[in-house]
Amino acid sequence: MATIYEVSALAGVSLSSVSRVLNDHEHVSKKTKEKVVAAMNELNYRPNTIARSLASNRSNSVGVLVSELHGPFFGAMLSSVELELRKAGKHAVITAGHSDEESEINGLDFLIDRKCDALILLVDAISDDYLIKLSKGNTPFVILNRNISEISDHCFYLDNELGGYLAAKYLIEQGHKEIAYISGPLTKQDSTERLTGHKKALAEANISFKESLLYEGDYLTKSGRDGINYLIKHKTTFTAVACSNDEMASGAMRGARDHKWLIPEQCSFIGFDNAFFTEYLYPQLTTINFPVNDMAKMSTQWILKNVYKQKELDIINMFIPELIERQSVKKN
Amino acid sequence: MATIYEVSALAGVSLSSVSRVLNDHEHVSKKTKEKVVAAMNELNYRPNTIARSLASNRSNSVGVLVSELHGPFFGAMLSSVELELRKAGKHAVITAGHSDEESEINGLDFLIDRKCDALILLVDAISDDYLIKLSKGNTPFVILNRNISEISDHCFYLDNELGGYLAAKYLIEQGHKEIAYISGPLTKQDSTERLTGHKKALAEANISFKESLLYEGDYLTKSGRDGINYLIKHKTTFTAVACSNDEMASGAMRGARDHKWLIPEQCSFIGFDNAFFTEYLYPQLTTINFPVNDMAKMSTQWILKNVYKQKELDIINMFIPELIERQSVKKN
DNA sequence: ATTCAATATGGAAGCGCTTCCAGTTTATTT
DNA sequence: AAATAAACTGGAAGCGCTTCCATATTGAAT
Repeated sequence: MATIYEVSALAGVSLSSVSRVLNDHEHVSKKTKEKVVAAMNELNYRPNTIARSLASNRSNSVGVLVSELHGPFFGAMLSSVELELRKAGKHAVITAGHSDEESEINGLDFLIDRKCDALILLVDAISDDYLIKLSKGNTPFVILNRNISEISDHCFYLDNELGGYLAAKYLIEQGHKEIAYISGPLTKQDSTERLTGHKKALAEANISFKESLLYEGDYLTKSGRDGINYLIKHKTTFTAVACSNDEMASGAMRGARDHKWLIPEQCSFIGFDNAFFTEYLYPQLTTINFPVNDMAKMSTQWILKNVYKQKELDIINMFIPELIERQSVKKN
Repeated sequence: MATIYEVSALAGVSLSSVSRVLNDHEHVSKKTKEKVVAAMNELNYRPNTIARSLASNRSNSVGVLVSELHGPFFGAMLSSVELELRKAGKHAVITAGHSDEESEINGLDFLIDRKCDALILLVDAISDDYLIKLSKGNTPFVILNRNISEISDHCFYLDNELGGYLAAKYLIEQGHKEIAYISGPLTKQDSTERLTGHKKALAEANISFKESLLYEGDYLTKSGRDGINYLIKHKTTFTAVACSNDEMASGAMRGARDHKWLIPEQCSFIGFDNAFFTEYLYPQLTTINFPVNDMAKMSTQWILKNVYKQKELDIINMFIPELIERQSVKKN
């Protein structure tokens, strides 16, 4: 593997000059540049990224840390973020945290140690305090799907409360009064916010919120099914169930069907996120849209602006959910 | 940020000694080791991974290149690979190739330039020749879901033909004779192999394969729906449809339902992969299991054995698909 | 022609670590 | 106690690049 040294020898110029053309510096004469480029081609030269990082303390790459690598929401977000970075000519270095504080911090250190120019974090186990402290460090970062007020300009998030509100309001407008709710883990910010929105809509319609109609799931498909079974076992009655994400809604529908319920005739369902598969469920799932791509795009714009000083762009931190009306809710 | 130099000064030993304890070398006295560790703790020392890579030409990380970051199959594989590596104390550096040859090669170079100790490749745009040439280079790698005979010991793949065969055979056993087939892109190895297996089962049962009942999809959900529409538009008749993956099966069911067909009463469906969501479709999808986790585990074992010389393990390159019987196929 | 600034180039130090070699100390054997 | 091997330690070069500083060259302005 040829080095910058061999290139300089072949081109008959100094190391510094080669380095300059490599980095697109100003103040390099056309002639030297041509000589160097020719030499590079002849030697099939490829710069050693590691050496560059060590000497310059930069890497031209952005670290992405996600709590999970799979699942419709994380998958879509990951994919979208990577695509946006790629468009901007930056490489994404992706790693996973598994929603475990130690692993997440470990992943964070890994990316920082690798001298990523910036980080994109989609994590939930690392504490607010830790992130606030991190913001005083040298590696700039943004946080997705989470709002920490002390550093909210680094955060990109959905108006979850509005989303929860919209879902419940729609069910109420369709004539439902007894509405069960399957939430995500109530230790997580987005879960509690969505539930708050739900309650707000009920209150506005003078419907009292019943604890007995609440089941705390974990955002995974299975817990939707568990939720339905729990509600049925406890002999609660309801005509609709709102779920804190689409996967649980899908699980809940499966659970309802195990009990021979007709959907939506006997029970309506509404999800959250508008994951790609919701359109392919039967019946097609009515849900709340989470503008994943917009958020991904905005977060990379923040980085291009603040880290790479590329463009002067307006940054929006909060995104607005919207109702997607399909066929899983019937008029009551 | 403290360096090895400061540690050596504080501990009163040489740079080399510090490096030795850092790398768990033999021949370091207990006393020196203790002094060094104490100094490291006091200074809150964190090794600079970049510098280590430059000096040693290693990185203690494994590069993972996938064509897509999302989707049930890629997501599951990615997640599983990462988990196995993590268990083995290796870090995964993940990047995406977007099924485009230039991007994939670009991603490959990125990982090689970053001195990954080994690579795990789940790509389909890079040519066999390129990979064969790559196998003569310095970075060891394995290839998932693809078999290149010249380097088949680096390859981990499913017996796709058997899978296709199993699916068709099951449909035939259930009394189906007119079976439509929605394939993946026929430029891809797995697609054609699955189709070959399908044809083989038909032939064994003396059922002739009709070109008119074949639709070439692209493995995405939408193309399953398109396939059904195409088949209906061309006035073909069939009582079952076999799909080359679960997403297309899900799309096909949706398409059938758009035409008010009852599933499985009027038409049976079978998928491929046994993606997590198939259990939550309605009706639950009968499909062929792809042992994603086993493959992921085996590929990291190959790396632990061949690159990190950790264990002496048996390596299996070909995996066996199995029928998962659920409710989307009825007796005819 | 002379001056001065702008532009272009080379030299050399240094980024933080690994690793080879040589030298020193300790333990083991006779 | 001497001889030998084994265990341990330090010095120094070097991984491939960037970047600061100093010097050389060019061109424009007087």
